[in-house]
Amino acid sequence: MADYNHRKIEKKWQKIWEKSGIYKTKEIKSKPKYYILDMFPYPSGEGLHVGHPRGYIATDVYSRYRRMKGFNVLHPMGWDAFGLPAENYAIKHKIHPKIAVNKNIATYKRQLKAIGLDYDWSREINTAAPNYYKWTQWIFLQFFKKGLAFQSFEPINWCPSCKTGLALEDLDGNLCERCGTLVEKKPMRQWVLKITAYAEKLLKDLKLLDWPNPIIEQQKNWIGKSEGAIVKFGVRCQMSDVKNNIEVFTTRLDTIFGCTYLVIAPEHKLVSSIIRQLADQVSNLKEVEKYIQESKKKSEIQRTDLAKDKTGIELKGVKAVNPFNNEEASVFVADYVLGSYGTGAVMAVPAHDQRDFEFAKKYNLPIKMVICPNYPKPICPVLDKAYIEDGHLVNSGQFTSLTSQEAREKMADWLKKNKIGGKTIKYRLQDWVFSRQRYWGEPIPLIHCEECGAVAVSEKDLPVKLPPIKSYEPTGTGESPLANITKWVNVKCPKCNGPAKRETNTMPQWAGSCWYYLAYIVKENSKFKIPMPTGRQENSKLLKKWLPVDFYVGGAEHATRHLIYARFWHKFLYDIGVVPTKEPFHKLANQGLILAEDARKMSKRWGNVISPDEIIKNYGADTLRVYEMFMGPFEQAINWSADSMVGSRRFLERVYKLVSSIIRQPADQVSGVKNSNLERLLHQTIKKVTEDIENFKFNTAISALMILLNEMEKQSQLSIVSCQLFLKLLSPFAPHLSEELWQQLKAQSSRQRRGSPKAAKLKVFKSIHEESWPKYDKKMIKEETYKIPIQINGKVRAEIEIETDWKDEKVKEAALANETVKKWISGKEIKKVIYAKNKIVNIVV
RNA sequence: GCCCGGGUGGCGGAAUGGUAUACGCGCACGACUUAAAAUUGUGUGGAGCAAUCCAUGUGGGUUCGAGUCCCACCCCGGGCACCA
Repeated sequence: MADYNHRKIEKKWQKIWEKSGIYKTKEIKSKPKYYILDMFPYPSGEGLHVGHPRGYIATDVYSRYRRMKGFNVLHPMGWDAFGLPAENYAIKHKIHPKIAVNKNIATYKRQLKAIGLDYDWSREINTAAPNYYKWTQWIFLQFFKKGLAFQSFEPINWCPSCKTGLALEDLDGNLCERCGTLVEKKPMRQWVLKITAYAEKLLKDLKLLDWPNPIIEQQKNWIGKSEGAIVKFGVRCQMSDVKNNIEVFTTRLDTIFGCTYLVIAPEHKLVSSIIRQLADQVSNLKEVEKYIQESKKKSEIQRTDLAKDKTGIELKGVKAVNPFNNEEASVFVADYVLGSYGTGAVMAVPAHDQRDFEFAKKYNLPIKMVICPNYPKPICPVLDKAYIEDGHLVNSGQFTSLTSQEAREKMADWLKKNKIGGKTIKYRLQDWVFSRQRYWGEPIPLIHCEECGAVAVSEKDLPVKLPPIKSYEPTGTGESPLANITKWVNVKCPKCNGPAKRETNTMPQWAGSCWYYLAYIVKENSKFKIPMPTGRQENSKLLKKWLPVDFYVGGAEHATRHLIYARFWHKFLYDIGVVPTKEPFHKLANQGLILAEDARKMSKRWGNVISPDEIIKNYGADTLRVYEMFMGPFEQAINWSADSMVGSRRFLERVYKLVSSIIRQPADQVSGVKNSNLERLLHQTIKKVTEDIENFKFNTAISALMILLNEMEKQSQLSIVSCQLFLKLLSPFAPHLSEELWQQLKAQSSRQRRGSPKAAKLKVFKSIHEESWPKYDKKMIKEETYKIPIQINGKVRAEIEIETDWKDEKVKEAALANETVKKWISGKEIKKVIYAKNKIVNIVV
């Protein structure tokens, strides 16, 4: 018998599938849609390793299953081609990024095709293609027009190695997420997207999503909503009253009577403004300025190190006035307060905040308790740490005796009435620093005019194409390399026709991935036949038809980057009427990492990378697919194991051998053999595999197929129908092998029906992947007899066989009549007999 | 510190509160072979001759019955973190 020749089979069917276009997205009216999407890759680096396709194989299995279930399936793939990884690769290898990226794309595509993935390649997109980024720019202009893209000069995080500004999301602690370099604060001109305007919606609408809990939690944390109050403290000096206010944000307004000093972040504008205005009143001005200089030099790590002593310096001569009791509080500048959060200034309540407590101890500041833990008993005045719980207010004027919760409400009302503050909500989320001083990104489509300021490029002039350039390496000056191309930079103002310059910053790598799932929908063949500025009818019709993405699969590392950004853009597009849904991705699953055999991440650095190419060559794409789905739970990280993989190969070889033996048998020997046990198992397996695929539990689905195969191998005779059902169940996992055997079986059964009129029809190619998914028969699944265990006092002692229709009493009688059971219960009193239907009997003695 | 996950054989793992260890890998022994590989059959949590006992990170609890539910703790992975 010929061996299972995976190379021949896989090549053959990949060719036929491509030629017959079975994976092209169909739009059959009677069928419901299903949009399943992978997070598209950056085509950088050295091609795929075996870890990358885990998610792709899963969506492939799922999309094949859905297609067989009768859905119009949209399952596209594309390339996130702009951005730092691609550009750094290009610089390292001294090739133009465009050439490098295209080369990498070709490699990726070849590798993905070799796995036999069912993508509709007619919808392939590339974020670095002008006809694509035209619409990325168009969306940016809509942000700009709505005032949600704005210019800012605040200090931002700057990576000295990547030579560009970064967003908060691009950091890993205080390191550049990309290259691991310590980032610096650098004041520079930048474009910012006002994602904070969507903070509340991004938070609230999480409940519309069917996403894994950890991702939801991470997003909640990232947005970091806290409800509190703003309080304006007056500023008073020795010489005179000043009109200045210090605004603080607090979540513990109830503790305000315990406020004994205020703290302002050193980088806060307020500090410089106070120093400027009150220079002659601050007696220790020089020391204050020195402290500010020093804290600027400190890295964020040094500043935010919890173990470190808190430092600060008093603004001597300046006092803040607590509006609730008119008491004076000292004012400190200290770097344990962050300029980027809240108002950049806090009221310090050492008795009820651990940080303030430590600071107060160090600088000998008064500690005043105003929350009583055991009201109405008197408070114990000696604290060894801050009392941070809620309680009842004491020493708090008219608010004394209220609970913390009541006090927060009433005090906020009082603030509002007196117009010195009130309730407010702050978010940890910061606006998205959206400009990069790099070459390989979408040019920001704006023009700077001396007269008119920043002006949008006219939509009809989009795309603003990235110009060819000699040196695409970053300049490090804070300008992108585009700034050197005077010919490209100097333009006329679209508004006044006067001399103007193009914006030379480019967009961050996340821009293109913010709307790519829309691009697949509106793209047909090699062009965007229907252009994006929606509102055009055909377009919104399509978006309405396919949105939202029903199922999105990708890495969990995108939780607070891509997945926040894309939701933000989608919500904005929803608000301006482009998309019909509030959320882009309904259901989400995250694949676990595949680690190398040494339990480290696969990396060229460790020399432990395994390429899918060699696996496919030596074992076959189907083996790779089955192994990756079988190796463990989909969402769990797992080590690659070459030893374990052979099990998947053996399984497929046994399938090949078994079905081939049926095919070779004379037709009359293989049909019509009935075996109720096998049929029952077959239907049970249909149920199990169907449910497991639905739940992304591929490992147990494959194990069920193995159990079925084990049983089928034991049969002396097998029906073609059984084999066909088995192949259908296997086909999403091992599409090539299933197709090969399916077509051979079909030819075999057509030989059986030779002469019948149906035979002619069979000549038309129909792939197993276009067949319908098997249904199970509930009646067939039911067992007629069960073996159930008998427990005595919760320990299994015997087993009896019962029939399904036995009454409870009969089962109990049978259990008690069992010889082994008799032995165990003899001489003991039977207190209770519990029977769980068709499961277990427990006798309590 | 806070918020998520997770701890089950030699290994990857399975198990709607109901026979813990399915399925696969590995291992042992047998068959085939001159031999080996491949294939194939049987066995395989631990202790014990056995009856039986002990095992799902640890300790308690609920229950006729707990890997699964509750409480406390330990360890591993991930996220956030001087966020006021």
